[in-house]
Amino acid sequence: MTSSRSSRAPVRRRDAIVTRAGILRAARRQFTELGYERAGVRQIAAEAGVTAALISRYFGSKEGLFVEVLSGAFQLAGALPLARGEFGVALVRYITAHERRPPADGFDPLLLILRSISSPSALALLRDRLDRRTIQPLARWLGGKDRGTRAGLVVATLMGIAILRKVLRSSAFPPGEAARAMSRLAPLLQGIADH
Amino acid sequence: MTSSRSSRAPVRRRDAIVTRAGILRAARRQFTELGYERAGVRQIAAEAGVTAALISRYFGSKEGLFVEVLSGAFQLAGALPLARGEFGVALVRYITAHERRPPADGFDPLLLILRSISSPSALALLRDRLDRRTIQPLARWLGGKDRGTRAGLVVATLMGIAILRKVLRSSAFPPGEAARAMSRLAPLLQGIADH
DNA sequence: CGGCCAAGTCAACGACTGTTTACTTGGCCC
DNA sequence: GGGCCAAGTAAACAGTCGTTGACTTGGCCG
Repeated sequence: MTSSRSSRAPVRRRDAIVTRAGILRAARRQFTELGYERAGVRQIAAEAGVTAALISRYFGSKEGLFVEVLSGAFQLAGALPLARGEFGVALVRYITAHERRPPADGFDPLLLILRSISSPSALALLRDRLDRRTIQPLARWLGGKDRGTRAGLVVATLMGIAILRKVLRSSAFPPGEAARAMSRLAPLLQGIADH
Repeated sequence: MTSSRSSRAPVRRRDAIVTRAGILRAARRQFTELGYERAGVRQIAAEAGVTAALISRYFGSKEGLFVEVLSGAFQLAGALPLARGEFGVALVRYITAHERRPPADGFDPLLLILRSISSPSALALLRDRLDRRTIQPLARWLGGKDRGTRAGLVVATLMGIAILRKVLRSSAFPPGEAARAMSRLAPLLQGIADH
């Protein structure tokens, strides 16, 4: 409290940095829940407690806001296991952990992708991010023959599972019996990783 | 030519049945290419050479048109191989064959699903169709333990591959090297099917 | 305390959406 | 060949969308 402007918290009601962060947080949540197209700038701004005009001011456009949301995602590679032999179980454990206690801010890059692929402008951004930040690092980590193809197969499998379970909510994966699907998924992923 | 109205083709310019079929054909193509939301009734009608009002008249609503499009899809089970031991290679062969010569009318149920899952009204229809017409028949065909889960895994894998290859066009699956991905996909699917 | 600039709001724009109503026109039957 | 009903069109409705300009207001500095 050496250089604070006052001994009591200022509680500035007009703080561009705080407001910007609030918009970003609302955007992450709504892009995840609704996808790029259905998430409207007015709804996002309302959730952040401001007006839609501020989005254009701070992020240039809705697409600019989307880019900024994407920039803080796709660090799947950071959650990789250390031991290559435990790739499958580690990945499944990561999924179930994220499922038991979903991220508090409602942000989920995988769902965001799946619900935004119908938008052409979002598509190019998503492809670039996913390739560069997830698939290529994963391919390097996997190593071996056809590493790129195998990394793609891993990501494809995870996406397919997410579509059927979380988006479509197919009856093939009842929420109560996630363990059964996961116990079959783990060796599948391990088999792809092993070569 | 016993009961034809004339020896020469009548070329009726106003034929409700033909017009309806034309709308349906345009809708199949555009729902596949753009997804449920981005395919507009005006564009669909224009491609069929009519006005958007006819869609409301013939199909009740845009959603009614979508239902009708869905009713003629999802017969994957009909393309299943006879021998269970050739499940993987047969499925991969089916995929590559469809890829080499795509259906002339531009209709592809898998792409239609992937590009329509962001729409809530389309979602319920898609889940029902996919579960009843594809996953459940496949589970019955597979048989054995956890047949439902395994059928779901097969469909999930196919969807994930389709997303990365056809929708996102990820660099992990370059179009020229489809054979490499397919040769890895076949044993993967076979492994799920075998139990 | 007064001024001033950033922070934020308000209202409107033009384009697009699916749907409905009133209207015109084409083709078959008598 | 004339009438009549179905087939199809045109136009408008009530929304929503992202974006922009002019306007107001809050909070810090001198």
